[in-house]
Amino acid sequence: MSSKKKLVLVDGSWYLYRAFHALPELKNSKEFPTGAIHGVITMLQSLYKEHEPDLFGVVFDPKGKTLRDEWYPAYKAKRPPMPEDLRTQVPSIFEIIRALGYPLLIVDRIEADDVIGTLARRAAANGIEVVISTGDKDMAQLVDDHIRLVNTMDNTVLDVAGVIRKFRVRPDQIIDYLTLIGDKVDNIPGVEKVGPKTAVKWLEKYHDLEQIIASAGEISGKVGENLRNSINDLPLSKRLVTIIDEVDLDVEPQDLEPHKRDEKHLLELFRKLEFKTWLKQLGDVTAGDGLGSTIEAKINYEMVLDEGHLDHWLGLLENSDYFAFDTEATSLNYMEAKVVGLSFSVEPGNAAYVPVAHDYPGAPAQLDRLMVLERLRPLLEDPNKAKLGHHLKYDCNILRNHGIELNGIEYDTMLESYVLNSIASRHDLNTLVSKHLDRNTIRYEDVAGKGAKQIGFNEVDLEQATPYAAENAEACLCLHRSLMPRLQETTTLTSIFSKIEIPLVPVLSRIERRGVLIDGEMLATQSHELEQRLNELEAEAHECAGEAFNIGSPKQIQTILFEKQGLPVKARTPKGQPSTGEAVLVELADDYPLPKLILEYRALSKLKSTYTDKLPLEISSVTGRIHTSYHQAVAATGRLSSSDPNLQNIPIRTAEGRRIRQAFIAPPGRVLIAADYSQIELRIMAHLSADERLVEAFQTGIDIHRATAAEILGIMPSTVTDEQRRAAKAVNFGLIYGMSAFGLGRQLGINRAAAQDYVDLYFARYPGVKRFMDEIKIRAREQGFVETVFGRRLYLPEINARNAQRRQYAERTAINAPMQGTAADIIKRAMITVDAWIESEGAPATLIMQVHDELVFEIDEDATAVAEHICELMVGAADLAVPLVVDAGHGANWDEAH
DNA sequence: GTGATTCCCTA
DNA sequence: GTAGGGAATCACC
Repeated sequence: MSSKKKLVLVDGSWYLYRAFHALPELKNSKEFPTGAIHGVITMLQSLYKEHEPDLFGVVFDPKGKTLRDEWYPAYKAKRPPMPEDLRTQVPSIFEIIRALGYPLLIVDRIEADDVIGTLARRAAANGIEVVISTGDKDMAQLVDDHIRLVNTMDNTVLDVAGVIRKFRVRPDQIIDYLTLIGDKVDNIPGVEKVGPKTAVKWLEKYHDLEQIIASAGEISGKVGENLRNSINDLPLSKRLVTIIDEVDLDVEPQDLEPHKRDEKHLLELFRKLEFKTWLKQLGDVTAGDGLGSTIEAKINYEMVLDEGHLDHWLGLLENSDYFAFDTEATSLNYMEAKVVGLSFSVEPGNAAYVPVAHDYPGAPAQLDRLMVLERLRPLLEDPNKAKLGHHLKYDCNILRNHGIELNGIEYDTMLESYVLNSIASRHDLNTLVSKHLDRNTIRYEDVAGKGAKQIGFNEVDLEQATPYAAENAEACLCLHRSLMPRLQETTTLTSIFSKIEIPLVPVLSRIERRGVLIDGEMLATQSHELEQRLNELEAEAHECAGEAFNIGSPKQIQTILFEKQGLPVKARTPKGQPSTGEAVLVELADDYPLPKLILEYRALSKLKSTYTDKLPLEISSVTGRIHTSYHQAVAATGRLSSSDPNLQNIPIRTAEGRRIRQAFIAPPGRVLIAADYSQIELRIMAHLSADERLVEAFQTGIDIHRATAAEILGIMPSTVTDEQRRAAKAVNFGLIYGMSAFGLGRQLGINRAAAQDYVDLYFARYPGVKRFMDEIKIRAREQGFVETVFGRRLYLPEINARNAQRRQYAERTAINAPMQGTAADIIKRAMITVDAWIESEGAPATLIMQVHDELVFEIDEDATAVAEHICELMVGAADLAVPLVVDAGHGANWDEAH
């Protein structure tokens, strides 16, 4: 541990705008906006907690003119004034920061950047470690061995190496770099047509601005001319972008010691603003459910080792409206794991852990597992006894290994978090507790270690296991009490949660545990055949290249193709290397032999490594079948995802690939049914846009791509050629993905203008679709999120981003998410209904897979009539302005069922 | 071992 | 142009 003092400086003005634009708008009951206050304070507190600095300063820009305005009247003249809804929040933010005891700095006529620069340099000179929290790239010029930047939004850290990685220039070159590029928004001129790429190129060659100017004569082309024309402006630009690190301040870094928070003042402020959670944390009894004093004060985690103690807790569980519980088990593999212990909580601060199978040497005697589970069985299986947990699908699966069917799954904090905010990067308990409850929990790694040294929970010492496990149940309970009220503020979100996500949990559990039957022998044979073909291809490729190389390494392929053989570079990777991707190789394959060999090698080796080699290894020794995991809180749009193995990306497009599907088989006496929604996303587009022609096309039931081709070309559907239909299909897909003429052109292999013509024609014929796309973008901008037909939300923090690329990406998501998300809602509803029907009727069918718009069932071979009813239930899963259509087929294997 | 990069499989 | 998972390679710890 270094004994160096640490100073954290916060770019408060950046926080302000970031919180205002990136976070959903909040208002208290008096319609006073509070989103930015909440956001800024949250960000500050988590920053403070993470760094625990010795010195801390929060710096804001002053009101009114600054030094730079005096030098250059046009400076920042294009910046719009601060939005009214943000301006009104600023005084409260200042007040809370002061009450929290954080030193607040606003210096007349001096911008925050300059205050930060000055303090940072002085601190660094005094041997203090400096961290600046900002997202402003201009600050990169301050970075040195003692000063680094952190961006709290994405948690990136920029030290010297980080700056070089991100900008491709050293921190001491950043000023010159910014000078050359200029800044349109702030009216800093720069050199016309010079962006990051050119600036980096020049700085690499000439090292600094002075030498670039000195060599301006030798730079050719339009940019050279622009440079020569700008030479007179550059000194001013440079002065404007340079952070002044020696302004007069009446404060020194050493003065920035945080002081004690003024809890009385905070209480007052939080009451006024109605920040209930924070009030509770301050121990305010008027805030809510009478929690009273702080939680930390009376935490009680009990280890249950005798039957009397267990009886006591069973009584508590029986007498509660609902209880939180958590299962500790031997493994993450839900088919193999056995229960090691269970923990319970019915009120904050109190929890118990009942160990039943800790078996390390010297472990205390524990209650018998079978006995404990039998005592719990009536409670766990009772559908009317409400249960709360975190990721209960796992607990449900584990308990099933002991013959217990978990019923009454009512609340799940992982799903509560997911429905509230599907774009949060993680929904694990530790992350959520520290995010929402301002407390930290023991992590699994803390008690069981990590990596190769990790031990099973059965080997964890009870003295460590008890607080960990008990806390899991107790923290889950507290989290639920914080999240559920927020969910209940919005009826559509409550409905997504309790009508879709929660009922889906037992359905997914059944699908996972049932598994899929795979013909391992068939895959082994295919692996063997692929192996031989791959060896041949590799030998041919080496011969063709004239040397041996690793055909699996894109880097080596790049060297051989573009350096040794001098083939033309068609595209580059985001990092600037010549791409060896499929599209490039396809193009080159017409004229050269090697790319063609590599393409075939890649296609076959993908099949082998990902599928024919891997899938047989996933066959469970317990059931002889494959058991995937479906993740319910991963995809931002509401879709499921699948892993270990992923059964949602099994090949279908090529004949070779389809052979893998032939190994997905039905057991003797049964067949597979594949039922998929036809064009579900386009149908949803028709519903959402209410476009007359699109709705009519689906109502008459004609081939939609043919209809689109006929519409945009103004011809009869019967005269549409295959090529015209293919183009129309690409347009329809583009539509779903938030279409740009650029992307469409690339897909169709035509130029951008021609692609734009298609787009224009399309929108002329389907004006409702155009209107929908424009309106959804506006709504996204206004409310910060988009919704599915059923009200599932997807937040788009970057919909108002300054950076055009990020903003446009958010706009495409705004268009795509309602369609993709509604489709996800619909198939989830169908899964719940179909499962309920099968379970209640005892129908001879089992749901075994979901692939986004397709459900796969195993059914008795003499019962194909149930397939019809299944399709009816799927069709009835939503009532849209256009009919839903389900295509179903059956066969001995998955390939045949299509 | 871990993480970034590149490529490729699905809807 | 949307949403995912995963393999292989390679640089780094």
